[in-house]
Amino acid sequence: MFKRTKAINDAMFALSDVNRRRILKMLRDKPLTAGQISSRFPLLSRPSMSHHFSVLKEANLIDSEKVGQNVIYTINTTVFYDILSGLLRVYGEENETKS
Amino acid sequence: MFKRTKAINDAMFALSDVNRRRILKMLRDKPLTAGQISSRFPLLSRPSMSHHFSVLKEANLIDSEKVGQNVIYTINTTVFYDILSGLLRVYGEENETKS
DNA sequence: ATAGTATTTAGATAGTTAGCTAACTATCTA
DNA sequence: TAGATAGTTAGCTAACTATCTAAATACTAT
Repeated sequence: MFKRTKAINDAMFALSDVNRRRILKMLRDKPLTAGQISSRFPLLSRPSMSHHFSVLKEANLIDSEKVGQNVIYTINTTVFYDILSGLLRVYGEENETKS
Repeated sequence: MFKRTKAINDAMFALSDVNRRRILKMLRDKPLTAGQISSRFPLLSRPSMSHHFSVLKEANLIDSEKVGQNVIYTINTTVFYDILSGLLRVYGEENETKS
């Protein structure tokens, strides 16, 4: 399996959950700590949130940095273009080129 | 869960598999029968292919029509725009509006 | 050092997904 | 009608996912 293929698989899968999309949307505006994000999901436990963070991180949709006792998450938009190009490979009119 | 949310979830999930993306890409150019598609996946059984077709159909990414003993699949691009708008809701700079 | 806060890891459970083989339905042809 | 072809459904296993509670880790503050 090509690395790019796995990247697209992982990103698409991560995006197939509405809570993970909500997390990304929050981070779109500014970085937030795990606790700040989790507090906006009162129906989910902290470990479940942590799991979602790890799915997003594995898919390279977010980055993390530990600052003191907090973990600050930031959105990583570089894979966004991989997703778009993956979509265009499927839906676009151009033939795929091995660029 | 909103219907649009489920549509995006389903479409993203369907797109998280490279074989399903390959199917869509084949259908991008012209409709194909289940058998024509399956013959290009020699490593997968016909029932497995049928399963992938049903995932794609449930996600409204393809349509099907039975013609004689064949089932002809066509790509359905209408949900493509839902996917794009879902991505933009996450990544775009605009705030979401309940349109 | 001790206690408290933030977050993740571990382990359990329930549900889902991908793949297989075998069996079935539907259609066509002779 | 009988046989062949196309495709799906049923039933199964193995692997994965989501969620929880409880425990562990890491850091801060007293």
